[in-house]
Amino acid sequence: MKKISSAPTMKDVAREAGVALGTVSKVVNGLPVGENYRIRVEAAIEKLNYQVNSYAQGLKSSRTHSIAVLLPNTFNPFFADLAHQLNLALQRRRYKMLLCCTAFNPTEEQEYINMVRQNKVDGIIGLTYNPDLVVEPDTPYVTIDRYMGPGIPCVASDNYAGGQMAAEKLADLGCRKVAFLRIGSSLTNEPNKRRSGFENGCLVRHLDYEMKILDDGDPFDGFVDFLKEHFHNGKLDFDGLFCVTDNLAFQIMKVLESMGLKVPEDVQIIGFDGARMFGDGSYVCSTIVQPTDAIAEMCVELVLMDNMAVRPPLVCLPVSYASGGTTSDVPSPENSGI
Amino acid sequence: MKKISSAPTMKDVAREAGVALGTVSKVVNGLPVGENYRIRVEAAIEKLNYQVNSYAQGLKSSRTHSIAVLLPNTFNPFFADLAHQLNLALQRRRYKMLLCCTAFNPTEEQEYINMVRQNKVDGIIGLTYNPDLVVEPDTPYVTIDRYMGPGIPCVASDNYAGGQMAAEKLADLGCRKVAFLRIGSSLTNEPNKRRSGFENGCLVRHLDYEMKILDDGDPFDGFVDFLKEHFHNGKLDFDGLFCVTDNLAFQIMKVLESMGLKVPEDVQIIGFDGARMFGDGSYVCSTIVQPTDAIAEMCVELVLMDNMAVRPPLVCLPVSYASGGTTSDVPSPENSGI
DNA sequence: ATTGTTTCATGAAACGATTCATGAAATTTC
DNA sequence: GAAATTTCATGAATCGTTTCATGAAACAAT
Repeated sequence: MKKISSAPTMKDVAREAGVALGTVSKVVNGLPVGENYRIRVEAAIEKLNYQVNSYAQGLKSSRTHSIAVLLPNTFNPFFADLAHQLNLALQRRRYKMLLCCTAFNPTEEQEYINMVRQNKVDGIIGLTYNPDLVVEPDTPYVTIDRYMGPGIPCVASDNYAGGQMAAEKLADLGCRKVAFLRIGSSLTNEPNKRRSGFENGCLVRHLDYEMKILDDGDPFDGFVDFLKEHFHNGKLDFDGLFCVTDNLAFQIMKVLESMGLKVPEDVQIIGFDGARMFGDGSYVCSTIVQPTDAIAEMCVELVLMDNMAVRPPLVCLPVSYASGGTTSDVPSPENSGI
Repeated sequence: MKKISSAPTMKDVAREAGVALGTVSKVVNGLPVGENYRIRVEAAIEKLNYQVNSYAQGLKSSRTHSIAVLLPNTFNPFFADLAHQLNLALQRRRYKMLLCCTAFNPTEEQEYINMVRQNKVDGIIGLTYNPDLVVEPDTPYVTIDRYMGPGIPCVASDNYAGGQMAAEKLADLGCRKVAFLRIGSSLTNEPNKRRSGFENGCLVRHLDYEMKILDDGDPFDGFVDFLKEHFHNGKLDFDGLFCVTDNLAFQIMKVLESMGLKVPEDVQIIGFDGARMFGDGSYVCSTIVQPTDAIAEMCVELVLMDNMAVRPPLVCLPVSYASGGTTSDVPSPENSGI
């Protein structure tokens, strides 16, 4: 690859403006400088089209103005949404985002974490699955959905409230016997609270409920079998299902369809995440919507916080309910697809 | 934010190994060095857990080992897929990816392009919409889907072949009268060839066809009106539709559904992109699949190419057909959603 | 044994920013 | 008006690499 033609340096600007090097540095960094000096320097910067060299800056200050974001992938609409919102929040603060897709791979996760120690980024925001990630305490690290111990803030939706909300919505929709379906990491993480919240909601609303819980890696057929066991004479024992993610809800809907059941006529389904197809504002299924914008904003706020001692250990942000096919009230992102 | 505790430097390694600074540099960079020297240096590196400082490296060499990727968003499954594949391709070469979401915004696009001149990245891979982006010729820049002139390679699917393939598939499926629906940027870009390819396919297979072409920003209702005009006595004039993207196909399917038409019984629909919901391997609709893995690989190959003079101006990669709901033969990405 | 050639470790200089001790100029004080 | 104080531009030193001119050591040729 070609080396980019040599750009003007601060020294060039200083010569052009007839001031000292340090003065240019101050102007560039917005530090107080005599008015007439500032004007001359700014003119010179303009004239030479000067841009700071971020390597040199980083070498001296150990700051890159960039944050690494660790996500499993960008396929899952929830992750895609997070990536987008984090990008926006970082951009607002003139930070760059390094997106790292870990594919749920613990080794990759650890490698990226180590990056921060090579001073390659100023901090990390990670949605990770490695149960024993090694993170230096008091490193600028913020997790999403996984509480890793004091000193490492965790930002999550209010998963418990979300679970409860799902139960209450099902009750509102007239359900009498419902089921909770879950598949995913067996790790202790915040989303696990969806179950407890749901159970509590069922108790409060006197809903009869069952659980079917699979672990990551278990064959999906576990759910199919479960549903078939509860399927008699063309009717399902349940009139409502709460799936732990929209992804699962989406797959379960396909199964139900293949069994000749109609959603939502025969059975209500509520997922979790707020996944929107093509980001066009219409939800894939009825869902508990995670506030990805607020999550992103909070993560960025925390990762850039100066006084790391005062960072809260766990932040839970409020969720909301949206029914399938409806459009969110947030303006949909620009969405030309070609 | 806290400054990371000072890490060992090359000088420390040199002292520890009892060799000169330059020798350490050579070992680190894999340049030829006496065997006994190499061993001592490697031992010292191991012992001190030395990591090169990438700022210092960048300052001297003007290389960051990072590439900026410009995409409108990560919502659209096609863009999400590209992001993922580019990340993989870059990772293989130990490059980092800076993902920049431009939201189709010309100003943002230009700003990111300017970044390369600040030496913030070693190159750019951009899927952009700004018709008059200013790119220094012979800058390590590679576009996706938009040919910007000689010296700036463009990587795209074989959109013409894809269009033709869509027509042929519709013919194979027994269609007699079809329509092409398009919305998107009015820019001259590679995807525009989908139309010509489709027309050609229709001619070859003696298919009767019509076109409905909207511009970006035009109200979507244009399509609804078009379909209604061609809807009489519960029947549509067309038995097949080719939509320029899966996104559009998805929306059109909703409209058809609301008109009481069934897909694919009453009307066949083929989209373009190969969008998969949740990346679970099953296609959202029948579609012409873009080879995102090959596109990503080619983009990375080209952007990192040493001799920029020999880069091809336009690379078209083969597409394939997949019918809706089917699963791709490529192993689906790991997909725990929680 | 002497000279010529090759090999290769050495370490100073450079990259371009930040920082800070220095002292000139401006301002205040008595 | 002189002395004390404050203000603030200056530019050398520094960060941790890469690069390259230098010359010592090893080897070859005569």
